[in-house]
Formats: sequence, C-alpha cells, structure tokens
Amino acid sequence: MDLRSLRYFVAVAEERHFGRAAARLHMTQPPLSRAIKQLETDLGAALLDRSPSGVTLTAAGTALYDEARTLLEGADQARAKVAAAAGPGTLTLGTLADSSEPVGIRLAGEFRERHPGVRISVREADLTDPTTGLRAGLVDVALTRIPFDTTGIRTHVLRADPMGVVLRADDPLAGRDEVRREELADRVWFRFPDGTDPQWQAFWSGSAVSGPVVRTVHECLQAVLWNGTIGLAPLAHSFPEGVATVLLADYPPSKLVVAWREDSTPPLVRSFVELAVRIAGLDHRETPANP
Amino acid sequence: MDLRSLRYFVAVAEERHFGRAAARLHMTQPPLSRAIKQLETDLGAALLDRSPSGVTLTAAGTALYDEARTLLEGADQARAKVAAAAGPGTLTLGTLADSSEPVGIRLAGEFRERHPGVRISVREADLTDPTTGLRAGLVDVALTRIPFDTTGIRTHVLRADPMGVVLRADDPLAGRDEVRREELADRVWFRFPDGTDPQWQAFWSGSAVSGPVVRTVHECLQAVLWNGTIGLAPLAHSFPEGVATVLLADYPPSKLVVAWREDSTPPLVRSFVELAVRIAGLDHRETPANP
DNA sequence: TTTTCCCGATACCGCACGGGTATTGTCGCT
DNA sequence: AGCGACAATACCCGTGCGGTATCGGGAAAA
Repeated sequence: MDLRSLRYFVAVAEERHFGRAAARLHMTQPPLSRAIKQLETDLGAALLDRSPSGVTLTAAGTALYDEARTLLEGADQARAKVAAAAGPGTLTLGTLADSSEPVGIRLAGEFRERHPGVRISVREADLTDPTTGLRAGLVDVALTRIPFDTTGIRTHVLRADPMGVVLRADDPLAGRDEVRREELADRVWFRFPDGTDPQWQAFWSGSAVSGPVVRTVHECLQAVLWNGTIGLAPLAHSFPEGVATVLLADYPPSKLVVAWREDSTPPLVRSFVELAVRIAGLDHRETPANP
Repeated sequence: MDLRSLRYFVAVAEERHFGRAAARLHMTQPPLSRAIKQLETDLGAALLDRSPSGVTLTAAGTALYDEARTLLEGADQARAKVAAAAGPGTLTLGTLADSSEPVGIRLAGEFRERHPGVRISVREADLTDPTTGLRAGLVDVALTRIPFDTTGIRTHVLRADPMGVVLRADDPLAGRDEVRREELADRVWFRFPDGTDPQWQAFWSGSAVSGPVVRTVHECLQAVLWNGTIGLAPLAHSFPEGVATVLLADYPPSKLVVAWREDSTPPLVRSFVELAVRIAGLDHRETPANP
C-alpha cells in the first residue's frame, strides 16, 4: 500500500467511474484498473462494486476512502512541516537574458509550486559570461547555452535550437528561407570583449577579430540596426520590430542546458535540475501524435 | 514521497547508520542511500548530516521523522480499519495431506500476518481428489499437485519435486541410490478408486489394474508395510520409520501447485496465490551462493 | 606522517513494475 | 438481436528499484 495507490483509489471513489478518474489522474484507464485491483489484493478485501452503470463503494471501500483522505492530507502536511523546519530556502538562478522562453516559464512555475517557501532570485547575465556567474558562486544553477569551458560544471541539455542570423528587416537577405555561412563572409560580425570564454566566443562570432564589441543582447541588436552588423541567435523566441531572422543552414544548433557546479549537490539544486530535465522531456513528448 | 521512502528514512533516522538500517530493511546499503537522497531531492531539503562518525538528523530531518512515524502508523491503522469494515474474511484452503511441508508452513504464517482477521479453515483431502474439493466449491484455494483435469481451474507451479518409490526398509532395493521404472515391473502397484481423475491416476499408478486400492497417504503406507506393495511419492518430506525411499530416475517430477477456480477472483484468493508464488520464488533464490 | 579501516557514495546491471495501445468481454438499452 | 458504454484483459516498452562491485574520504591507529 503506497500513497500513489491511495491517490488512485480516492480518484475512482470520488468519480465513481474509472475513465473519468483516469483522466483526472492524467493517465489511461487500464493501468488504473490494474492498480485498484492490486490494492484490493493487497488489502485482501473488495473495495468497489463494479457495475456497468457506475461504480459503488463497498463497506471496506468507504472505510478506506476516509482513511486515504486523511493519509494523503497528512502527507501534504508533512511536506509543509519539513519545508518549514528547513527554513526559507533560497535558490539563485542565472539566466542568459532569454529566460522568458517557454521552458523557463514553466520551470519557474512548477518549482514554486513544489517548493512554495523557497525564494528564487534570478540573475540575468550578459553575453560575456556563459556560466552566468556559476563558477564565481554568484548563482546556484543556471539556464544557459553551450559550448563553454565546463570544467567543474555539470550540464544537462534541455533542448537544441537551430541557429539563425539576425539582420535589418530591409537587408537583401531578409526574405530568404535560409542562408549558408559563406554568403555572410563579407559581412561585419560582432565580437565579445577580450577575456570571454574561447569556446563561447568561437561559437558565436567565429574567428572575427574586428567588428563592434557587444556585451548584451540589447547591444547586439543595436549593432544590427545601426551598424549593419549581423547578429547570431538561436531561433527560439521572437525578435523585436525592425529586425529579421533567417535560418543558418550550415551551423550547429545551439543547445539550451541547465548547469550547476559539480561540487554543488544541495537538494534544492538537484530538485531544480530534475524538474528542468523532466519538463524539457515532456515538452518533446507532449506534442500529440495526431493520426 | 511514498510510504516506502518514509519507511526507509525512519529506519535510517533510528539507526543513525545506513548499513544497519539497510540490514533492518532487508536490503543493501547502496539503494538505501540512493532512496534517501531522492527523498531529500523531492522535499528540497537536507534531512541528514552525513559525517563519518555516524549520521545525525537536521532540523528538517527531525520534523520529517515525526511526520513519517505518524503517517506510517496511520497507514497501518488504515489497513486495520479496512479489514474491520470488510468483516471477518474466511478462506478455505484445501491441501493434499502434505501441507506440513516448508512452503505450506511459511505460507500460512505470512498470510495470517498479512490478514490477521481472516479465518483460514483447512480441509485435508484424500488422494482420490487432486482438486481437494476445489471444483465442488468446498475450498477456495488448494495446495495440490498436478497433473489432473484443470478445466475451469487455474494453477501456478510452486515447486517441482523428484519422484521416488516407497518400499519396506528391508526391501532388496532399499539401499539403492536410484532405480528405474523397469526394475519395478514385477512389483504390485497400488491403485486409486474407480472414478478418480484419469490423468492423476495415470501419474501415480501408471496403468495398474490390480493391486490394493488406497484412498489416503496412510492407507498407501499401510499397503507398503503389510502387502509389500510399492508406493510412489514426491521426495519432498520425510517418511516414517520402517519405510525407505529410493529416487525414481526415469519418472517426471511432481509439481506442487497452488490452484483456484478461474471464475474465483475474490481478493483474498488472489492475495493467497500471490503470496504463494512469491514465497516459492524466494525459496529458490534464498539458497545463498557460497563462493 | 602514513596506513588502515569504516562507511557512505558512485557505477553499472538485470529484472520487475508502471505506464502505454489495442482488443475483448459484458452488461444495459434500444 | 444489435449497439453503445465501460471495465477487464493482453501485450509491449521504458523506467526505476534492488543487486554487486568499487571508489573516496575522513578518522583512528601505528
């Protein structure tokens, strides 16, 4: 007898219908039927009277329903008590200035729901530090992009986004479906300041040695609009008026990762990472397979 | 957070030692460590301070310990309440006069432990009915041996025992390690009464058409001692003074099964069957692999 | 200081279980 | 009798749990 079975049973008891209960539990009917039967076997008593015109509780079933409610209630209170005893936790999250994207939104929501007492302080880093202050200890966990030097840092890929070039809307290439890198050979690229992580620098601006130095997304867009520079960006979110994006056909995709220090294993960090991975996985699978 | 994790945590909290706690939980230390860490991740708080000189509880840990105790206590009470509401259950068990064997003993014990309120009434059947009254509805579940006509009856093999021949202790063959069937061709075999299940009859007494008719194990042994008849028995338990057993080399093993009517699915029957299968499985695996 | 020992953590593996899809069975109802 | 609704069954597959083997690190002993 575990809490999961009890949750299942409560759902069926309240809906008096396996199908509806399954829907409420975000699952399908057969595993639910099986779980309830296992619970009955485990307890050694019939809990439900199955008739085609609905399901009714036996005496044992009503007894279990009350008990299960109390137990589940107690479990929730236990969580709360533990959270209270642990004191107000804090998690500092570093982002790469694009935390407003879907996965970040859901992640923040679910994390707050799971750990209501935890204060999340978000630090938005500029483009010059792909670790967003992780190695410096300024943040506990980061949503960022690879590649960069990951010694001492562990990462888990959440998603891969195709890369695109960012142009003025009136650029001759602006209407194209895609471009290749060689077509941009004569353009002016931007650069990151000296001292930026070499891998990171190489990914974003190639071997450019001239061109404007940018530190933030904003500066980069300004350079595009005013200098005619080209920008580079993962095609994951929308861009402001006046600029256009074109898919870069021969460029490796940019991978969004969750990153944390490998010596950093406090539960909140682990919980955040676990949540991030799960949600990212769901994002892929949730696309309904329409027949 | 499920009840299993809580049980684990309570054990560790009380033992203040992962190894001892694991032993108490009848498991090994690594999965226990992992489970506790998962629990910490799930709750988002450190529960234990691991120091080489023992394990101590954090504030969150002590809070969870109290809550967990209450929850587990509540779960036990829930079981009791359900059992009470279900009314005193009854399970009638049919056996083939050799229920005193190891698996039967353990089975009865564990079943009583799991379902304290249930009355088990045992019906010992004689050798003439391999179903021990199952088909007639006299018992709910049976510990018996195949083969017999199983239409309408489901069985699950618990164990296979080699067959042996039962002789007077002063029989010339009595000292042998094993005999073959042809060496017994001139012996007098016993028979079952007319009307006995044909498969059953064929297994136990071949095509014998003469010889004494026996109905019980006792009668069979009497026939061996007084008539010089030979008996046939699975070599699973000990035999009384005065008779000897010799392995029958070319005889198929006798399979001990748990049997129930295929239309009979009350939870207590399912629970009994499940227990029987699990215990029989353990019996095999529990033989320690000495290196 | 170096060695040893204890104990928890990690790595990896195999199997069982929980979830899924597809199908069957079985009642009421027309 | 035929149909529709609903739970049960059959089967598949991936995850998770428990196992064994090994590592790492701190404390005690030499």
